[in-house]
Amino acid sequence: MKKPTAIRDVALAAGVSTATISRYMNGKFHKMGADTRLRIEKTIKTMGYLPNDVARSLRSTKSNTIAVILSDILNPYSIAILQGIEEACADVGYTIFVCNSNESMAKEKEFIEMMLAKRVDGFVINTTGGNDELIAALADEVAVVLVGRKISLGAVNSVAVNNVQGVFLAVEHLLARGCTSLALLSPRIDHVSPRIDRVEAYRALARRGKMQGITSAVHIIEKVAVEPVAEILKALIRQRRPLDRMGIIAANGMLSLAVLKAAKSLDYEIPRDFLFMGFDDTEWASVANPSLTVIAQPTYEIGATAAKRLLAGLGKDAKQSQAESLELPVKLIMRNSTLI
Amino acid sequence: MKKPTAIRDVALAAGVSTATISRYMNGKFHKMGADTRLRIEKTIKTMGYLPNDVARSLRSTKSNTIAVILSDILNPYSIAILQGIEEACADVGYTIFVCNSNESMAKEKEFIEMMLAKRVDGFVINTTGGNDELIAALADEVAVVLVGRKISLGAVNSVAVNNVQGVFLAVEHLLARGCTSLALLSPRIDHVSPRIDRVEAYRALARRGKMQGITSAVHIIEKVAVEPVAEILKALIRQRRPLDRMGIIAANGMLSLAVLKAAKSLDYEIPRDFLFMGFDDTEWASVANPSLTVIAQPTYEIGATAAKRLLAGLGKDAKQSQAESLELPVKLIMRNSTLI
DNA sequence: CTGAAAGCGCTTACAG
DNA sequence: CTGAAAGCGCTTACAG
Repeated sequence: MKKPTAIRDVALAAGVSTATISRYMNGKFHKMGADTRLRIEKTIKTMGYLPNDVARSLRSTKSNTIAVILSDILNPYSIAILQGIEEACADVGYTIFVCNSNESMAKEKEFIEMMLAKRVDGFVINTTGGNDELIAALADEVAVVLVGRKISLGAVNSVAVNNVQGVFLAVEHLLARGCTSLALLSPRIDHVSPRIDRVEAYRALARRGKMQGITSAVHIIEKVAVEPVAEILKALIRQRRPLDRMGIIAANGMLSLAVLKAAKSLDYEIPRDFLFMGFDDTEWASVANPSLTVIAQPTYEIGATAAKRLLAGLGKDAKQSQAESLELPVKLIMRNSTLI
Repeated sequence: MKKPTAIRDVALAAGVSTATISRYMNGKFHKMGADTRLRIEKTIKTMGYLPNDVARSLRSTKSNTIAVILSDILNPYSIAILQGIEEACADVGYTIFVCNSNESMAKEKEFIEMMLAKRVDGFVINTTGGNDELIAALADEVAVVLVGRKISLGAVNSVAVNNVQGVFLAVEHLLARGCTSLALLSPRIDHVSPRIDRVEAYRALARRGKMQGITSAVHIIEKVAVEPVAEILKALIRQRRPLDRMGIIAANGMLSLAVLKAAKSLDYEIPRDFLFMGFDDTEWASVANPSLTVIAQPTYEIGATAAKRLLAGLGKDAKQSQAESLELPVKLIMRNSTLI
């Protein structure tokens, strides 16, 4: 843990000023003596000099660092987004701080402040949905891109998914498979925008002509776990009319998994007892029993796109550039859970 | 993007010196006038002062930051470890940089240097296995804890898993299920320590009394994907003796998934055609078709334990404290893939 | 109980 | 082509 060699040490050893070393380190060779340049190169190599980024950041007010604040690091959906962000950042020499608010708005706020204190160059946030004002204000001061979840006020950049399209594809598919009774299962809405969007899109569809004569319901699952989901399933099965073919949609990946487990625990067979599909093409969807029909979201793309936008905007003044709200398309992947 | 308020602004506004503000920010209230203290508190609140951690780090040569270098961020195993690290760090106010070397030793080296330049307080590394010398040297300079994978030289802290026990449990289980023919499938060894350990443990077992009369093989999969795995499966099935009951073990989670998919593509039925089990209790193992018997590794624990050790060691001189090599126990979770 | 001053390791006008 | 010097925003002995 001895003190690392600093620019002054190198300057002394090479017989030049620290300014010259600094210029060398920053690639400003244009008007530099070839001899000094070579001498510096050697000195740096032999001394193993590694510039102190902390000092650099302090001087330049630029840290080449991005804060990523996830609302649930346990969710494969968040992780896929993270992967996209990581790769896009690494490609251009940016490093990411990863924080997990764990769906707590208080933690999210703390992390935002911590990251602000660390003087990150920008934020990518998958928000809990509980800090809209804070985030809107944040976006006035520093570059921010929201991923997956938007906020309801202010104009903040976001990259998300077309949820109306997703719900439309799901409903259309289940109707095409002959369903006469439909149910959408969603986790607690809280203030999470995609949940709001999906439920609203579903209800809008239910009011339309296509769903005439179809029994339709929305169930909000307070706690995503096997037991509560099993209760809902039992009720749904019980309420079924004699000749109904029932179709169930789970509004996210964690919930899909819970439905599969609950069905198994109740000895319901999918798709015999009900057709089933979910959102998110998680890793297990294709090997599940039965394999799961899903609305696939381009999660990696969401992250990569968001990071690229953030990085591209870093040069400019935050307020100059208009905030953009990007919606990526989803697609339906059909598997055995709706094959009957 | 206006300049944030600095300590001097606060000092001026509160009518004290920057030293006093600094003391306040660092909680050194012991001999501070209650009046000044209150005045400072108000000034800070109204001005919204947030100390610049970059400057703090420069002065204190302490960044409250940890580098996490993963060899494969796409692997759920790595992610589970990451979760453990994140939580342990967040608990004590540390923030993590996340890097993905993507199994490239060159990238791993670059990241180590980048993180060193950022003056992180410590490293948690899931190494590619190709930078043993570099990492051994690194550990002489700064706090390092290896996770999952060890290096072969030098004394570097590590938290991993008892692979001998894991292989033993797997083999014992398959023998108990009546297998008369066993095969271990492993990804390319490269220099990855758990792969070496598992293959060696398996071979050691094969030489012992218990496996007398049992056909036994090790197959190294050059590229983990469905097709190459399918080829191996076909060969294995072909070679089976008439009354053999075959058991296959996959040495990691990604490979298990490939085996399941390959078996499906070949219309082999597990466990009818062969009993199958894997390492890593991934999220999908319990819902897979068939559900998968596994050797579960405490991945989250590996990460959390490593981070806690790292953090605990930060105060001390790196060389003072003896390097420790911790091996966490694994356990067998039985499911349908070996139930016959 | 508080302040003046030095210094952490860089970068960058400014001057030559 | 290169250097002397100021300054980024803090912290911390030292002095009082």
